[in-house]
Amino acid sequence: MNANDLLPIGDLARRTGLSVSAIRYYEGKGLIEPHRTGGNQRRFLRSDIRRLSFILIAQRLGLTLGEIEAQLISLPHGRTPNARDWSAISRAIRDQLDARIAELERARDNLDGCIGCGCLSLKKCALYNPDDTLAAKGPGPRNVID
Amino acid sequence: MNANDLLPIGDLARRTGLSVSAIRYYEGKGLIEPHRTGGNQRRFLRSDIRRLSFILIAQRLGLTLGEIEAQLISLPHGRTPNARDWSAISRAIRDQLDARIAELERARDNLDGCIGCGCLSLKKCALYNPDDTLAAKGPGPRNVID
DNA sequence: GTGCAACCTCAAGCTTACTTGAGGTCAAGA
DNA sequence: TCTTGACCTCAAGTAAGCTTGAGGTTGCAC
Repeated sequence: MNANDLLPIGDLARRTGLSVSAIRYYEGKGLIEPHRTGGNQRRFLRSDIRRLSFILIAQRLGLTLGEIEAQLISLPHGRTPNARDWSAISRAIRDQLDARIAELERARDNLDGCIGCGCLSLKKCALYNPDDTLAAKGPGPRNVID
Repeated sequence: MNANDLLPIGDLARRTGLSVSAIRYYEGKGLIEPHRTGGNQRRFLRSDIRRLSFILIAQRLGLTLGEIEAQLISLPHGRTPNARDWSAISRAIRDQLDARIAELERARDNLDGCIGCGCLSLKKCALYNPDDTLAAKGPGPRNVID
């Protein structure tokens, strides 16, 4: 718990498997805020390892860095986050995951009636004209989506 | 079925809701191959409307243009694709969708035991060190993923 | 006290999926 | 024939999520 617990960026990179440049990039995005030495080098808390791990996991689940940042601001600012704090974030992400799974299942269930029948009717197709938010995710032509 | 059935790019754009520039971009990617007039203008077959519709739908389902192209090469080259051709592609995509849903469900089921418990152990975490291919999708730091 | 690995910043490059703009041509109606 | 809208190409811009490189500084070990 003393000052020796502060880690330089290379150590943090080795502990998390991230590249040094990725960690610096995350700092630029406001996802993590290291201290600085007198010589301007970054020094991280041990709890930042967990913070970066969370970022990695959330990315695997399909969240963008912006969405992850939105989750991270719910962490306490004065003290080191504990298990209960992380658990609350976990629940929020689980809800997002559930929603995305439900969207994909709806899409799958529409697939056979849409492409499968060969009609591909643009006016009627449930996939092509969905009333849910599937289109908001990922790429695709902007003129059509917006 | 005569030559008058050939459509200029603007008509195709209006029929599909795509922008003209997006259609040209797809041509550059090899997803669609229009004829040309003597004056170098693109002329599309009516069946290309369906082809573009397929591209739009597959994008909504989360496929990249590269993956979509891989599906499209299974269409016949000599004749106009029929309902049976599209149906076969539909099945292939449905399989991919099923796989992605299963991945997300696995991730969700691991979530509480991973972030939820607050341990976020990098060595043991099922989310962080998955043996499936979840990591292959989407962004994330390349050094970790590759 | 010096050497060298590790750190620093800033700018530019990469990928995907497009859009936008400049500068120019085509084609169909009046 | 002339005009005008639709078309053409090519280059550059955009956003996200990083990496790479140049050129320079820090800090720990010997």
